[in-house]
Amino acid sequence: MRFHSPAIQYFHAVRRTGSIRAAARVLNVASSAVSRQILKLEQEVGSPLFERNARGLTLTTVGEMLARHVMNVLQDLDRFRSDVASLSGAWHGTVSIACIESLTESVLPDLIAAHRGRARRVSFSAEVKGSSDVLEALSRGEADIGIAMALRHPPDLRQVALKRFRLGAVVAREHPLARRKTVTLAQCLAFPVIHALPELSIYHLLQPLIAQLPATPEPAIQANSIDLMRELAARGVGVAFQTQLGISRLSRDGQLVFLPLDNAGSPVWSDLGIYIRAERTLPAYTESFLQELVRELGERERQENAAYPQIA
Amino acid sequence: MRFHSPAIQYFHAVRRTGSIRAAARVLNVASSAVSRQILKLEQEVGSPLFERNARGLTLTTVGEMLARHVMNVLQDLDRFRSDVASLSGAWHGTVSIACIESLTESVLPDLIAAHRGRARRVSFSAEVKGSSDVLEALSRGEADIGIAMALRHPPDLRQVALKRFRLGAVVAREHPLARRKTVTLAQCLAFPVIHALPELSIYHLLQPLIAQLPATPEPAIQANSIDLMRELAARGVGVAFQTQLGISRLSRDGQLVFLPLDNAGSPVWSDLGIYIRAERTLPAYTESFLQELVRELGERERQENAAYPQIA
DNA sequence: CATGTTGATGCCGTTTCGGCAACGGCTATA
DNA sequence: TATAGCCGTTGCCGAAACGGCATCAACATG
Repeated sequence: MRFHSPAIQYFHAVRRTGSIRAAARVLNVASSAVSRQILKLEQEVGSPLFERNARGLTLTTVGEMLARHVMNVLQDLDRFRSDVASLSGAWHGTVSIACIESLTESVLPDLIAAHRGRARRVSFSAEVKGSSDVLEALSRGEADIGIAMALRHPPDLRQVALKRFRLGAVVAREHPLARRKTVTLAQCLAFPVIHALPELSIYHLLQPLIAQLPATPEPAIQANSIDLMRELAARGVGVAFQTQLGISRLSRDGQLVFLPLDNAGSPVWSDLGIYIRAERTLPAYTESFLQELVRELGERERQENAAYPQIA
Repeated sequence: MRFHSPAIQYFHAVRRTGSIRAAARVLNVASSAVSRQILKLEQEVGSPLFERNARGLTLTTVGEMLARHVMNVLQDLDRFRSDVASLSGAWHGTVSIACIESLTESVLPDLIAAHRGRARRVSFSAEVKGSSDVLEALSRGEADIGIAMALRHPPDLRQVALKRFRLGAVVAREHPLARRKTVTLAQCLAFPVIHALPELSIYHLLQPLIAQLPATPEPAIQANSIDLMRELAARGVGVAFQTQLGISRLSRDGQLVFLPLDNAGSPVWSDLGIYIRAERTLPAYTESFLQELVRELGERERQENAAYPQIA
């Protein structure tokens, strides 16, 4: 099932590894073979594909164009393979997911477990990254499905779905705020607060709102891990901010309380986008999981909006 | 610029020509070479790609899957080529169009002429077919852009735009009906009528309406050419039916009069769809023409709706 | 039954590919 | 400043893939 010229595969490996010798190691061939294929490609395209730096190779503009084409070819080859396989009843392959941390607590593990229960032969590969890294991994063909904050996405990605979740304060059961139904940011800032570092997108959601308030005297903790922030909140260290997605288990246990933020009478939304490469048709098993993911996130969005109706 | 294994090209040629020897002639190679590449492909896929009939080859199910992949690869290769070319300022390539007859009188020639004026190096290839043949040619990768009646399209095609045009009666200036603003079908059937044969989609638009009327005593002419029907109407032979798209020049000259059909108080619509293969990214020059086409058809739709407002 | 066309196969020269070893260029480190 | 390590490239050579030619059996057509 290797009916594409080695040049394509070699080019792809070189692009990923950033060096001919490294690509040769991955491909289990001599580096000279790789070098020659790249040179041949460049001759046929009529333009250099890489810039040779002392430390390795970097794509030129034409190289990036070819990379796009090669990615399309190899991903579509993958789909073809899975199509043929599913014809003989065998559903196997790997769904590769890049997502932000909010999903790791319950959404993703639940979904993967459920899907594995139905389709045992489908493997998963999940990588947790920042929102922009998720999009980049998708663009570079390192993941099939991306879940990230819905910022502006590059044109080579397609937003399959957009779900909005309420951003809220997360406090321990014993916290003074825990009795309220909703809170304002000002009310939270009266207590010790666990802030997100700029690498988390929550930071960029809250920062403009915080900037409008008078300076906060309360000592604050800063962290770059949703997980850590949640656990800190559970120990009563302070007030953390995130969507309800990340605390569903602990809030079910009653240890944590989720209080939707009230920003001058309106909710603070955190938009979650599901992305795939635009120029691509997904293998059947990936498409299947994608649809479950969209459905599940839609379901959570619906549940949450039912639980916390308009502030008014 | 031939960095894909010969097997792919050979397979593609065999699929198009339906025979190994014919493909070999097209490719300027020995038929044995083609045969061997096909056999090798089948061995690597692990399943026959063609059924060997005495008269040539037909795709199997797996073969059709591979055909889809190969089409994606080759069309994307085309796009890559044009991307590289446009980098050095050279815009050239061929836009291949499959469309129904209604467009040939003014829309398509106007557009192509205008586009050629701006981009001299872009060639065009236009083929006039029936609506379903247009979609099929598109599916088979024999055309880049398809314009057809908007029936249900196969899932491998994407409807880029949908424009509605009023179906109307077309009569010569001297025809008794020519003074009216609109006509009903019953009024038309009082005169000799030029009917479309079932191979034209107008037939399928009008037939259900005609069936509701009492039998028509008037002798009728049947034809399968929009062009012919129009010319017959211009000679006063009878009443023809089509959209205004096909008669814009003659109606500008005042020789023909277009009378929107009034079907129990509501217009009769003819929906025109613009299609491309779904799994595809168009070359820049094709994309550019496509956008002009969509814009132009939208413009005509707008003009027409302004000229003939609701019947009411 | 004769004829023409189809795809497949054996043989063989040509082309392409890959592995090995070596070279020059560069960086980092001692 | 010398050295070690990594980089991409190139010459050489055996192995594999490819293509052309002639031929075969199978089938359709007349």
